[in-house]
Amino acid sequence: MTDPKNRNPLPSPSGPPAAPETEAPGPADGPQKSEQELVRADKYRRLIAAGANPFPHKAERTHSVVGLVGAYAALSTEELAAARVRVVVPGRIMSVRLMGKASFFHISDGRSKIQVYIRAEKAGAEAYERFKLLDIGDFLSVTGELFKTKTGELTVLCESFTFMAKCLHPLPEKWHGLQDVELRHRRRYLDLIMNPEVGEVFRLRSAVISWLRRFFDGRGYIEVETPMMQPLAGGALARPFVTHHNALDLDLYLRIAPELYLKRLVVGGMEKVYEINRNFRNEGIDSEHNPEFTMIEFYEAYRDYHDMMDLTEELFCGLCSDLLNKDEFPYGEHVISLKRPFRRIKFRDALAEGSGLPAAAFDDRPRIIKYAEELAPEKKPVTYGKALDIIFDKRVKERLIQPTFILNPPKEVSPLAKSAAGISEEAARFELMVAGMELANAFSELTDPAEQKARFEQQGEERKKGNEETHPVDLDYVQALEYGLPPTGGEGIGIDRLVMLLADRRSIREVILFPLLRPREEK
RNA sequence: GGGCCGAUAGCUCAGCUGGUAGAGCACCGCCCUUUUAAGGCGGGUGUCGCGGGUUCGAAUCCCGCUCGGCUCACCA
Repeated sequence: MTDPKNRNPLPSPSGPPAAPETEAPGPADGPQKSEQELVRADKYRRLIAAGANPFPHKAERTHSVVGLVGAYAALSTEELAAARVRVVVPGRIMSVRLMGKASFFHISDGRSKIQVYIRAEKAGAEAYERFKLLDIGDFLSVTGELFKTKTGELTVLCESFTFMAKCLHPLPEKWHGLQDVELRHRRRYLDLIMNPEVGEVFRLRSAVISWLRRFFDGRGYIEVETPMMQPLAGGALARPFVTHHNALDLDLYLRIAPELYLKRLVVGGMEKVYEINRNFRNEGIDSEHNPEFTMIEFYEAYRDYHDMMDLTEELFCGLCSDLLNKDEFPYGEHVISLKRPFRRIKFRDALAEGSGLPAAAFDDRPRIIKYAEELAPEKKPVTYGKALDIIFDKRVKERLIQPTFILNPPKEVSPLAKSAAGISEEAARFELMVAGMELANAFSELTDPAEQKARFEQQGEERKKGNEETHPVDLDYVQALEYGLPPTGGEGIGIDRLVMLLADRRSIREVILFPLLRPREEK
C-alpha cells in the first residue's frame, strides 16, 4: 500500500522532477481545465522543479496574521522601526501588485490580512523569480521584519519565503467576493476564504455554545449524551428519519428530540442535566428550518416553568451582554432589546390581541374555527386547537419582535407538559418568541405516569385519524415515570436560531456551515 | 408540492422587440523598486444550466427538465 504521506516525494536532486501531471494533480473533477487552471498547474510544476516542497509537513511560525495586526498596527513608523520585529508568518495570498523588481501582496489567515513587500534586491533574484511562480490563493510562509509604508500600512519586508500549498483554481473576484448563495453553501471553504464576515458568524456560534456550557456547568448541571438513534421518535411532534440496524434487524429513528431520555436521567437522580446536540426532523426546508439542527435541552428537578422563565431571562441577557457587550442589537429592520423582565402574555390573550377579537370569544369554539377557516381557507380539517394555531401563526407570531414569553398554550399540543394550575385545558408551558421566531420552549414536566399514558393514547387516537404529527406511545418511558419523576422544569433552545438572532442573519443556512442541499454534479 | 424569480468567461454582472457573445476583476505577454480596487501598452480565454421545438437564423421566443433563491403550503 502506498503511504499517502509519501505520495509526493521531493524531486530528486540529480535530475528534473518526476512526471509533472502526477506531481501537480489537476482539478479533482471534470476533464476540462480552464486556461487559468492550466497556467496554475504549470507554475506549480515549475515551482517544484525549482526545489519547492509541494507538500511540506509543517511551518515554523512566530506570529499569526491576526496576532501581528493586533499587536503592531497601532505603532508609529518610528516605533516600529525601533522595535525591529522579525516575524515568520504563514498565510494565503489574497492579492498581488507586481512592479518589476519589487512586489506588494497581501496574505490572509482567514481573519485578518497583512501586506508583504518583496524586493529582488532584498530577498535575492532567485527567490524573487520563485515568487513570480506563486498565484493568488497559494499558501506561503514569509520571513522578514515589520515596517510601515509611506501610506502607513503595516507591512512585512520579505527576506525569504517558503511555499506551503498550491491553489489550483482561480479564486473569486477580490472586490465583490463570492456572492452566489448556492456556491457559498456548497463550497463553504470558498465562502470563508473570500468573505471574512462569514468566519465571524461561525466564531460567534462557537462562542455561544461554549458560553452555554459555562452557564450550565456553573449552575451545577452536568452535560450528558443520549441516543441519537431511537426505537421510538419521541419528545416532540415531528416526522422522523428512519434507518435500520442490520445486526439487530431493527428499524431506528434519528431522534427528533432528546427529551424523554433526559427525563429518564432525572428519574435516575441526575437532578440537573443538559445536552447540546443535533435533532433531525424529516420536514420542509426554509429560512428557519434545516433537517438537522442543534438544540440545547436542559432539565432541573424541583423547578417549574416559572423558574425556567427566570433562568431563560438570565441566560439570554447574560449571553448577549457577554458576547455582544450590550443589551440591544439590530435584527434586520428591528432593534431587539434584551432587558429584564421580558414581556409575559398568555397564549389566549396574545391571540385576542393579534386577532382583535375579545378574549371571551375564544370560548365560542365554532366561532373561532370559522374565523381560522377564513384566515386560512386552504387548510381543511380545522379543529379548535388547530384553529388557535392558525390564528397564532397568521396574526400573532410576526408581531412578536421583542422577547416575549407566550404562556399556557393548549394542552392538546403539549402531551408531555403538566396542566396549568387550576386550568385543565392549558399547559404549564411557555414559548419564548423573539424577532418572530420561536427561540425556546419549556414546561413543567408531566410527572404523573397514568396521565402520561392517557395522553400518549390520546395521541395514538389522533394518529389513527391520519394526523402524522403525533407523539408515539412510549410505554418504556411511562414505566420510568412510574419509578417517580420529581417535579421538574425542562426547556429546549434552538441554537441555530439563537445564532441567527445574535449575528443578524435572516436564514438558518447562514449559521450552519454545511446546510443540506440537493447533491449536484459539478460542472 | 404550488406560485414568482434566477442560472451567460474562474468571479461579479450587462446583453431590448431573434441577426456572428460583452464589461470589470482575474488570467497571458511586455514595461515598472513604497503599491494598495497600483499604473501603462497589447491579448477574450465561453457547451450562454440541460434536452426538445419554432425559425433561413435562438443566449433571446415556446415546451419539458435540473439546481438555487423568495414565497405559500407542510412544519417549530
